[in-house]
Amino acid sequence: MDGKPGLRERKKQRTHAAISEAAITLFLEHGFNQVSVAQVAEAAEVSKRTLFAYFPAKEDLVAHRLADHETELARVVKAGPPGTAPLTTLREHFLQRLRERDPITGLNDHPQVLRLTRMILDTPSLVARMDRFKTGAERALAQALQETADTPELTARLAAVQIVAVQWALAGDNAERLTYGESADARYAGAVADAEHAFALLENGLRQLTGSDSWPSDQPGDAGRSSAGQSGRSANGSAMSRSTLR
Amino acid sequence: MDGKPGLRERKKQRTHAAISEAAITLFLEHGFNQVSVAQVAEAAEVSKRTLFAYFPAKEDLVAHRLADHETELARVVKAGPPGTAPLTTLREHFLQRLRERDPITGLNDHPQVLRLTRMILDTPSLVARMDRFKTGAERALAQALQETADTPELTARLAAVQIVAVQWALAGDNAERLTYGESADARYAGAVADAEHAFALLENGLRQLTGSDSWPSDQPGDAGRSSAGQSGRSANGSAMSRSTLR
DNA sequence: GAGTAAATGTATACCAGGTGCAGAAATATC
DNA sequence: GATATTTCTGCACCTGGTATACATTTACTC
Repeated sequence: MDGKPGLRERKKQRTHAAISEAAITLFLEHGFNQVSVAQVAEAAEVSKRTLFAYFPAKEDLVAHRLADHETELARVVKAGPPGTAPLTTLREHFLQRLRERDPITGLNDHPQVLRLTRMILDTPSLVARMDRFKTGAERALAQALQETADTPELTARLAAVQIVAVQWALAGDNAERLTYGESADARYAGAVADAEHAFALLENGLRQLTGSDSWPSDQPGDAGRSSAGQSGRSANGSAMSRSTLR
Repeated sequence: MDGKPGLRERKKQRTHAAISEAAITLFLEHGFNQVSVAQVAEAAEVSKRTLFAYFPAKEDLVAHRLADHETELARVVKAGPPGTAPLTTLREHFLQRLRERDPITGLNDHPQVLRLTRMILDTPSLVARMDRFKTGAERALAQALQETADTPELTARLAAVQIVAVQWALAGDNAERLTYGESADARYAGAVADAEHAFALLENGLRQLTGSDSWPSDQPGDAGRSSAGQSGRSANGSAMSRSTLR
């Protein structure tokens, strides 16, 4: 099978790509709300009706590029080495993405990427679209956790929403800092430290959040990590040693 | 001051209420997407333009009723007894809301409430509006945590997104079960058990989510809570003793 | 209590996103 | 090459939301 995609299929792919590119180009140049779908259609040399046949809504002209990420965490968990805690797999994966400067982590400062990120974060309807991705990611991850680590259903759901929420928070924080001028490389160490702190929080819980007394960082199995870099811009140097590798 | 609201103010309030009631009535009867704002305006005997002066978007005709909940968690934390862990305050608050069958917990089965809940959950644009509330709640709670427990900024943000996400998951789960016919009273015990399980997870972390071996529930300071009711509908009887009261 | 300024409401026209429909054009199949 | 099936197009249309210009009401002042 799949000997040839067929002419029809290839044309569809080309049309899809043409519309998407025209859209992104126009959006980056004039802003999402300043460009109408009619303009996009015209630029892509397609009718408005055809555009909506390829993209169900205007937001999808942007969002379809991130569609893969909806099931990414679930796939990572499923593909992870058995016997390893899913959280460990997920943390390693996130750190890997930071290293790669994957835009999904908010740690990519290529001008194009940065502009696109800003546009999404500044456009309410696009943020709403992202939230739908989040919901989808939660569902998929919950199912993956249930299958691979046979976690009870509710526990899997609760874990999934926490994990997804935390990773988006980390990415949002990185993106915010980059838009304030920090370079990805300068931010990297801090991003790693923050990520490790966040995953440690996920693993060990919010017990630390007691009323007045500061946190007792001596968990059995936690290598006494001191408060990882969160205050301000100063990247606190090299990433500290992995601790909760299980 | 505030001796009298003034005629103008009173009239505004009455108009606001009239529009809102007309909207809810029509929406419940015919569905959100089946009713146009023009119809709502007509039913409320107001011009379309005036309607939009009171409610910036169609979704707000429904969402404004839940606006208070956006800052609820933050207020609870700020008003909580000092010296108590915020998580404890929040858990007690949530359990209290369950007892009261507050619709926000998904545990209210009055037909009107149930229909409204269903309508919201079944209407994508309304779900999106709820997500904006979630984001607002996260921001407010993060700030509250930062102030009251002087938690570092990042930690507060991470904790906030986890807490909000978990509470919405619990509420969603309850609402889902009620729409499958379960009564609020029948669901109550299970809802409490699930909530306690969820808050225990927040406090103690997802360490339990290891690869293969089941969870070691003997934390120092955790009174060895066994797996709280999550599997299916069976409410596992009475709520167990509070453990992590700090 | 009349007169005036400020707020509020209305009517109308308009724009943009999105859909239904009928027919034209292109592709696949024989 | 003829035909059946997709796909594309143009057009009309609906709805949410806004701009403008004008009418009405309320509040304030003398």
